[in-house]
Amino acid sequence: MPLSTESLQAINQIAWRRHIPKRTILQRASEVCPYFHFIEKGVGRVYYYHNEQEITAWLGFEGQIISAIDSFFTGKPTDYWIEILEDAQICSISNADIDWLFTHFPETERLGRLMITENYLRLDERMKLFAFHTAEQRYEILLRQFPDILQRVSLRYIASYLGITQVTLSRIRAEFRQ
Amino acid sequence: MPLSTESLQAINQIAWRRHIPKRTILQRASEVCPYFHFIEKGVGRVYYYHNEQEITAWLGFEGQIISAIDSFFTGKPTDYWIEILEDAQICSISNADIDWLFTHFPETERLGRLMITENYLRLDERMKLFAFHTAEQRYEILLRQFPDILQRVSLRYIASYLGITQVTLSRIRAEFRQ
DNA sequence: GTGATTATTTAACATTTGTAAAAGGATTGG
DNA sequence: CCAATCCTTTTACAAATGTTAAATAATCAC
Repeated sequence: MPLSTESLQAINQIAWRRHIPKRTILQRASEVCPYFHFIEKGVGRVYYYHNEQEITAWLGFEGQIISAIDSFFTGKPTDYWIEILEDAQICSISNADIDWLFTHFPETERLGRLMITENYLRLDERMKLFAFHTAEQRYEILLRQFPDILQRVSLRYIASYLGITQVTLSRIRAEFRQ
Repeated sequence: MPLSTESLQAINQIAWRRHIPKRTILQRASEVCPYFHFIEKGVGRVYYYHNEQEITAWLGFEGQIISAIDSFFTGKPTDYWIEILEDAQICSISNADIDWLFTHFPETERLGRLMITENYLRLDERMKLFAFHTAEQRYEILLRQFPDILQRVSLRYIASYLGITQVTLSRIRAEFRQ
């Protein structure tokens, strides 16, 4: 989406680009998440705790946004943790700066709406995936969507992202090898 | 969220309010959905077909939005059908009018963003529900969220919305009665 | 390199959920 | 009111997935 020079300059001023080593915790649960993060390079995962177990809610790759999106929009403390899995290049913009940007450059508000919409549609897809596909089908689809995911994300996170146990994922993979 | 008089007038001009009898199909799959619908009264369900089976993807009650949201935002034909389950009062706004509204009244673009955000968060909740709750827990949570749902929506739609078969729902309900 | 730690697979068994078919119940149109 | 239809429950059995524990395999810190 094309933006005016003024808007682009404004974005450049408020964006915060930096290198982040792997295993960094970008966001802790029970804190407010004042940023959304755009992944220029690397992989991150969003997870939460359910019965003392880590559940991976989201995996973010290059070109995608990763954020504790519940908190980012509501201003309440998040349930989510964010961890960087691979050395990454991240570009972050704070909530306050976003508000300022949207107010002063209305065309960017539209961009914001489009970005949320895109995320919404991906979540909608994910929802459909869960409602009526078997664990095996979900695994196949994930591999097609992110062919290099096996090299980049450990299997227990993948299992969790697929909503299954690691044992079930192992069984599915054993099937695959034959 | 407060809006200026001008924005409110504009919304009143483009909004289309009407009464819709139950069993009306509000939206057919493979057509573009040029509207989003705000439910003032009544219940609607959004569904799609998967292996010749109807899958209920969403239930909308008073005060909520119901729409083939994939199509509304992408402009492509939708996968979803929308059916009104109870005599309803619906307020609809077309895509074209929304664009016009957002362009001429920037503050409404923000409202639009907030509405998508709210939907996004509800979908996020629903996703968590599916990833790590049993069918029984999902049923309990749904009843707490919409206490009168049993009087208003038939069990096969509820089962489908919960991502389970009607048989499983029956079993869960039989457990409950003891 | 080596021992310790972490990740993945395998096995045996339990539980949940699905499938198909039949039997009751409720609702609807004439 | 009755027959037809649709909705819900029940039953018996099959398939998918979870749980726990142990066995390998891979990785990490020293």
